[in-house]
Amino acid sequence: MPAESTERVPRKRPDQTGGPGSSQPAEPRPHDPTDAAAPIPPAEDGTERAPNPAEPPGPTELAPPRGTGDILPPESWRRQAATRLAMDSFAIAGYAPIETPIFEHTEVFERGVGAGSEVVGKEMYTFPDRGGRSLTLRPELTAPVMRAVLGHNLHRARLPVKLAYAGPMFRQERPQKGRYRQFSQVGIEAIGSMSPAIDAEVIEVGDRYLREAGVEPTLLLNSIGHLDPGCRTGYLEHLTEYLVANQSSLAPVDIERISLNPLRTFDSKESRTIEVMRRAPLITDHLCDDCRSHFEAVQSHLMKLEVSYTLDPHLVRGLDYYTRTAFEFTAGGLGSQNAVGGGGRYDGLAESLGGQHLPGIGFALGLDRILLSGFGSKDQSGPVAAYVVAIGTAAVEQALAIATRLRAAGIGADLDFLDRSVKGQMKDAARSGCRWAVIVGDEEIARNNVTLKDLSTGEQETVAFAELVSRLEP
RNA sequence: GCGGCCGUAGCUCAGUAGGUAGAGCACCCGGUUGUGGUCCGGGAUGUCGCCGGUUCGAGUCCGGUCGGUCGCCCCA
Repeated sequence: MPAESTERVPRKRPDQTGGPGSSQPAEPRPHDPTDAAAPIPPAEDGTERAPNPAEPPGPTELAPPRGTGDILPPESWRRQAATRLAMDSFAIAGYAPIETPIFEHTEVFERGVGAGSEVVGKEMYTFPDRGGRSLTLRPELTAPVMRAVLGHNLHRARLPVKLAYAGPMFRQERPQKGRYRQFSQVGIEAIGSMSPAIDAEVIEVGDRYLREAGVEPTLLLNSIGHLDPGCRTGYLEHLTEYLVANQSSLAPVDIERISLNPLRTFDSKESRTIEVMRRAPLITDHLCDDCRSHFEAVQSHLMKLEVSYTLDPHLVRGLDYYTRTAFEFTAGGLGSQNAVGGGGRYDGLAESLGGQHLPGIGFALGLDRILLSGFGSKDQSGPVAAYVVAIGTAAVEQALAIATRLRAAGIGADLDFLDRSVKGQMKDAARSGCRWAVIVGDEEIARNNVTLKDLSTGEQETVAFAELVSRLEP
């Protein structure tokens, strides 16, 4: 639970190779593109130039790109456990795993997520492929999942289509605590039902997983209606009128939002705006009858499920496709971010993607944030159980075979590969985190047994080789 | 995209008024020719992120650059 240990590994850049300080300028550097044979042409306009002669890009750059990181052990065990726990607890509610491509046609996001959103507007990793098509590294997964459902006619088979996913997403923002350019999400989507009961199920599944994971989430809930003059569309007019009338009291950034996306003024952190928004008309007071009763039904289901929530009429979400139910899970330990995840209903998404009307609801949780927010695991994956210590030529020749036999019986085993002394092997065994040292030498081989040492207590016993597996079984 | 702070050994960090680098932990060897984690003795380690400037001399001052980190915007 020490949140500190969840950090991705800081990237250092060991740029030793061929620095100008290098006393042998002619020293061969096999893959160095800046090698003498191909001098860098000078820039035409002296402005932006030769990055840094001391740090040529390429093989000498051992640091991953900004905002990405290598997940090393032991942190990698925690992540894997968190992901496994998520997929298991989604599966138990009937959500089957789905995998979609890491990149999609850019239109999937432009049309699905919405061109007006921040995500599509300025955070996407978009690039042309060799055929000139515009592709984008996925910034979220709801739109791709809907694309896949429509593309494979999954909704023709059984409704609702219940799917779960886990994997990396990409957004080009300035990294900070809990926010990376490549980050991981786990989530579910329930497609094809308008029932408020499924809204409650989805929310409960997310809430339960977070609690099982050791995160203590706060659930914020709201309904943002649907696009209809009698509902959100009409409300937006009221809101805009109100904002315009109070324009002089708003912060400059928020004045711009009036025309772009008036709902977002509720997200403002400017104290003057917050004061104004306190008296602003609320979406929940302007819902149409259908949306209102849907919202009430969702709440009554949640109460029956004993999922506690806080109504937040100011909660709006960043992606354009949301309708009706909107929710967010927040938690501590996340620095300046406090959202571990969020989701909502998206009844218009399928049509935006060119399909038929197909309602849906889902959520995405930030795995990195779950880890930061105190993910604790009972999962014992990690070091293997036994380390084979070999003494003498005969044993050394057999060590790998002995470890292999243990493994075949389901017992994790490791051994020395550096010709270490007995002492060195014992040390390595301790360092590996194994509980048992299985010591084999000439004496043991002669008597067909092994010396088994419990590294946690230091106690030692002799065990017949035939009994070893059953002795080590948990 | 914008702003603050930071960049010295594998790790955490110290470095005094500019005078050619240090601690703890980790690591290696030995005390124990078949036994780790304790103890004792010994040992190795850095082009002080990079480029350039000031200076007789720069880890230390100045500029640039790259990177990290935290925050803003926004979001997971």
